[in-house]
Amino acid sequence: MSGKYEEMERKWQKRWSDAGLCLSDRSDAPKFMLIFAYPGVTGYLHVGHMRGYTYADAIGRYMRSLGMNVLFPVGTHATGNGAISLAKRIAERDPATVEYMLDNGCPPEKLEELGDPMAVVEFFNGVYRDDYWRRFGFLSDWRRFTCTLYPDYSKFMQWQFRKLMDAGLLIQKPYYAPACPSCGPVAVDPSETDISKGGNAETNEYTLLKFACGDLFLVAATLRPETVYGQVCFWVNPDVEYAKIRKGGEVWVVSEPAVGKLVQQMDGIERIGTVRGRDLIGKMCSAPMAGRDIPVFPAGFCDPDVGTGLVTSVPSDSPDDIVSLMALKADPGYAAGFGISEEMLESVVPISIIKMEGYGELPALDIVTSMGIKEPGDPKLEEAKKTLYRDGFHAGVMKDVCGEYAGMRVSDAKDAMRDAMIASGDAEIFRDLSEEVVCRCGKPVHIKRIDDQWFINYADEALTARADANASTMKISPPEYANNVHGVLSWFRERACARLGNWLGTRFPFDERWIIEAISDSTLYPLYYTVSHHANEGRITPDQMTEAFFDHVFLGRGDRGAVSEETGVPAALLGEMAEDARYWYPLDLNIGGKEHMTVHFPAFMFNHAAIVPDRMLPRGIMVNWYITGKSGKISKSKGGAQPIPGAAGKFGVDGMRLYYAHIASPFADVEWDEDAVMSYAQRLDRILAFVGELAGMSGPGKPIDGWLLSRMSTHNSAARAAMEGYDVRQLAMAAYFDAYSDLRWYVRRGGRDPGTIREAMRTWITMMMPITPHMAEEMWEAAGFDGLVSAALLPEPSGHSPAAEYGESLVRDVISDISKISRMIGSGSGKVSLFTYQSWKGDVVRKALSMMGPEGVPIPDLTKECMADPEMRKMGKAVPDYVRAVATDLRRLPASVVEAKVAADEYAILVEAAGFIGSELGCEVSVMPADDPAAREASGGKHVQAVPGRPAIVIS
RNA sequence: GCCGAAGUAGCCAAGCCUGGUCAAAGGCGAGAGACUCAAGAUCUCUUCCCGCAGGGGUUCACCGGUUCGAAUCCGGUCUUCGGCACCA
Repeated sequence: MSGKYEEMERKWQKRWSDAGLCLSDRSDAPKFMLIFAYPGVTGYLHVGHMRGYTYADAIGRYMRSLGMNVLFPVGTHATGNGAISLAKRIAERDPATVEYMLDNGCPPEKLEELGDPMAVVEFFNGVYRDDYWRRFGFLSDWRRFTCTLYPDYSKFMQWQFRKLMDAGLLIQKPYYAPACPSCGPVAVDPSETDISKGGNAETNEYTLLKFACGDLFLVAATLRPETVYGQVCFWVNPDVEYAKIRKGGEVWVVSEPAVGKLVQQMDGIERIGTVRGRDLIGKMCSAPMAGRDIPVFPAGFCDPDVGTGLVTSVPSDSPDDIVSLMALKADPGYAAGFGISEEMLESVVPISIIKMEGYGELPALDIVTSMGIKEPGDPKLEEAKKTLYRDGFHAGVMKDVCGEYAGMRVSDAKDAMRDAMIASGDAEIFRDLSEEVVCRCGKPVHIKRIDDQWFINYADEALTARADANASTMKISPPEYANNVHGVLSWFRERACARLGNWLGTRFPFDERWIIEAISDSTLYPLYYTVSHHANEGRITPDQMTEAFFDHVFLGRGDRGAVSEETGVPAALLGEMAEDARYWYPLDLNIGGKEHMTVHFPAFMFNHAAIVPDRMLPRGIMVNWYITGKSGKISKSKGGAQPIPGAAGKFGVDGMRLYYAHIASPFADVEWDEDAVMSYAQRLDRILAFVGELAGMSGPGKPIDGWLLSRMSTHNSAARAAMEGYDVRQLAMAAYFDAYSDLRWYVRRGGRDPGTIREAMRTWITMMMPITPHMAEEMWEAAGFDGLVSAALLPEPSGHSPAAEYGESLVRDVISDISKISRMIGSGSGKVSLFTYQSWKGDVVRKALSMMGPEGVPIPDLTKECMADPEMRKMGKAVPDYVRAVATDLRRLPASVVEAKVAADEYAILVEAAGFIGSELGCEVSVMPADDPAAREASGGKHVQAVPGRPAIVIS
């Protein structure tokens, strides 16, 4: 099975290449430039990724068939530490990694070379380019391939950042980032590119509350600073040894793990000793803002790894606290062991502080009661906390006991109270990850303060306005995203754009310690593709790519001679490149997966808006959703569910391309389904065989020829209209389903005219070329056309004939009605007699059409008008009855549809088709005009049932 | 929580913006027939329910509204999914 298609595919790919279809150069023709957002090379891709890439190639090919000069460059993104860690794991012969590489088709001997990060990048560049994109028959200009780690690309990137600096969009300020102690800042996200554990962790912003206790401060971390008025006691884990640290002039008590986190975020912290948790219990401490002294109680749930390992207790609104307090009170003996008297224990009672809809005085008590939570450590506490917080945050209101915050909504009070406590020195901010995060290198990741972090200021108002205006003029699909993108642009704020640490990427031009971050270095790059081949082919070197060079080539600045002088690039070549950029830009279409909607696409728009002039602003964005696995996303990191070359061998590239194009709207996730892919592949085989049959046919011309040409013209127009909005699926529908089934009908109907067939096939095969180019070439050849269909133009729609299409639909309706009747009456398929409508009915319809106003047909007027005709008057009350029917029809159907019914010569159509209808149904068919007196006789009176578009049928 | 998207016949999936030709495309699956030594290949027909003359009935998450007319417009309810920022 494997390899069934491969040889054929390679043959055509070579022919395309030989014909120069992969060389996109400036010409006089209108241009179309498109890209897909290049992928990161952090491993093998899976079959799902080919979906969006296939849309791109199909759209590019379609634009070629309209005569456009198309540029469709590809590249890869390798910034980051993905390649570093993969190379490291390969070098260490990590078993899972080796298995992953081999399973995906990496030759075992190749592993030897992949201990070096750049070797890994180059290896995958080859895989992506050759095993994925070339293998799929993409007509890309391979000379222009680029990668974010190439030296010339870096020069471009540094130029981009200089332009951002010139525009005043680079700023520095402190930033809190997840960071590894040895690798520097890392990305914490579910794809776990940088980390080996904890991709779902979130950064929580805790408020550190300081409780004076003798000469110490017990420091609790809370996510709910608005509850301080409800503090009634303080929790310390008796079995934990806490650290004492000096902070400014104070001595703080926090857990040991918290010290390590705090030093990354605060200056001047010095660890000076320890204190046992149990030694603190039973003391009193002073609760901030609440202004009361509260006792320190023991609690096992205080986890030294969470926050500071010390917890303030608000039993009114914290399920944990209420449960622990009740447990403590239920066991006075335990408390006594810590020197806590029963009086002290009983003096601690919850204070109601927040009024919440659906809850009583003590919301926490209500929820633990209703959820049946009885003891500390119950796993349901997590959910209880979430529910309570959600219900209270928006709807809750602070009660009178909360001083100046009484009456405030919880959501407002939270920030106000936190800020007030920070201002008074009672509190500080502390950020911590919600779960354990481990770097790829094995070290724990924590939040680190970076004082001089560089940002791109996407919050800049002028920039946002410019990007927003551009977005309004762009062709963006789906339309939901076109609406949404404005919100995304205004929601975008400053974005960290460079990082420190062991990373592959471009050096930040204003400070070599920094490396430009992975999203920021891939926003303006389509512009670079317009000249990248000059660098790839050695006509210019990275050294020559100075600021003046790019300013001149891309922005038309500076004197050409002077730039040539400075860079050593010949003036003629500079001119070439400037022309290239001017010709190809703006980018017409950028296609990317839905994950780009809130990250890459807005950054792409912003950076263009910041740097290039209006005439170079991008024109289109298309978002595609995913192909998923049976259980969620097909995972790249979990090892390819289905290596792409293997799938291509099994189904054929075109079977897969058709699957992507047609299985569903691009704007919906689809589950990968091998049976469906196989069935598309078989459909292509079938179509190819059918093309062979068609090519060998000959026979006389018939009325059905006109019908076929009209249908093809209709499909051609429909496909063109759909592709205006890049709707590849509609194109597939028109070509592989609608046109195919019409051609089958044509043959079934006895059509054999070689001229008609050839004309139809020229359009048909060209319509298939964008989606299934290899098979289309096979068909093109089988049909006897010269040259390559990949280079052919889609014929203009012509030969559209509504009358021909109507006539054939009448025949099909009649066949359908006859077969339905015969099925109903069971057996009797003998003779079928058809009676066309009485001519006066046609007159009624024509009169109705002429009298139709905006309110429809005036029934009384029309009736009067008809009854004035002496011939019609003879028909009696059949006339007003029919007038009503016509009026109803005209309200439901467009006038043109009704008009077609009376314009057609039904009798002639049915007489011509009688033989065919008879052979289809296995019966004898006769046709009679209802006006014929003999027909009246023969129909037994049934002829009166006939109306335009629906002859009377009598089966005998 | 915030923002966004979606719920259509056995399954997948069009249609919804621009209300009527919608019992609702197409594919898959299933059934019948044809062709064949045969077939998982191909072709034809059927596939919500009822009906011995082309018909009728009840449907497009649920409830209500607008309209001569709603899968399509409006309001509400329930459910599912995605994004929420140094992952392209």
